[in-house]
Amino acid sequence: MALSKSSTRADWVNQGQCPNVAKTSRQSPYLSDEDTGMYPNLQSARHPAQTLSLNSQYFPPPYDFTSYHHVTGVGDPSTHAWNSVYAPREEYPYSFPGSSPSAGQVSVSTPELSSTPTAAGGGSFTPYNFISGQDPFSSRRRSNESARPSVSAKTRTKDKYRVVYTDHQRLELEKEFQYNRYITIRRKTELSMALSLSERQVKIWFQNRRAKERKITRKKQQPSQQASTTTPTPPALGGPADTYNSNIMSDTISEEY
DNA sequence: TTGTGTTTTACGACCTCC
DNA sequence: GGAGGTCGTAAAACACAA
Repeated sequence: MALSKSSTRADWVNQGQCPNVAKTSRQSPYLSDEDTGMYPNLQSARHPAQTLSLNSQYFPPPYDFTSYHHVTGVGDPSTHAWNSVYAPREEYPYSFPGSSPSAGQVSVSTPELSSTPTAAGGGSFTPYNFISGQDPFSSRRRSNESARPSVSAKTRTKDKYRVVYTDHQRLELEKEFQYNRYITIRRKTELSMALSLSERQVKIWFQNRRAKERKITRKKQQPSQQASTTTPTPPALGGPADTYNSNIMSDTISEEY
């Protein structure tokens, strides 16, 4: 795995995926938060896409939950609290045990969800203290949940390779992702506490989620690129890399805020 | 039931920025 | 040097067809 790293670096450059290209995106997390945290002067160094994003209201794309098939019938964004996902962050209270058990939370509005026992332990935010089998998001995929060992602090460095996040955790993470592709330090802390995940888990989830989105974007672009190759259209400036970047850019702009 | 393909966590390598 | 970014990948978890 590590052996291919040097070559992939070159590929990044060739494809316009080099961190040099995307590097500024990393700065966005601290800019969307009113609390700029440890990077207060990053505003001037924003990625252009991020800058544009900030200046325009974010109209979240209709999220495709097909990949979250296991949520079927439970986490249907059209019938649940999805509408409140995009509330201003200041109005984005959490409703988890230990934080705010009050009703009307953004996270869950249905009875089944508002009774979410997630973060089992009632306020003890020790990571991994939830029990997936108790998650009300349990659905078809979770039908055998009782047979499954409870989700606990297991990583590949321990005795289990990875845990499976509860549907509730995923939904909340997804909500946050739809609100902002890059999580802020503050939000990361809040989410990690609310979902009983470690901040590292939240960070990695967002990384993986962005990767997933890029993957989907590439898939969508492939057919159009193939079509363009069949028709003699003028090459984009700078070739494929620029094409990719411009697509990514437009995608980023359209999808982030 | 089993084989296969896809998705989901988690990590390492490498990068930039502060 | 540490944080967090992308990318590729491993392996578990899952869906689904045969």
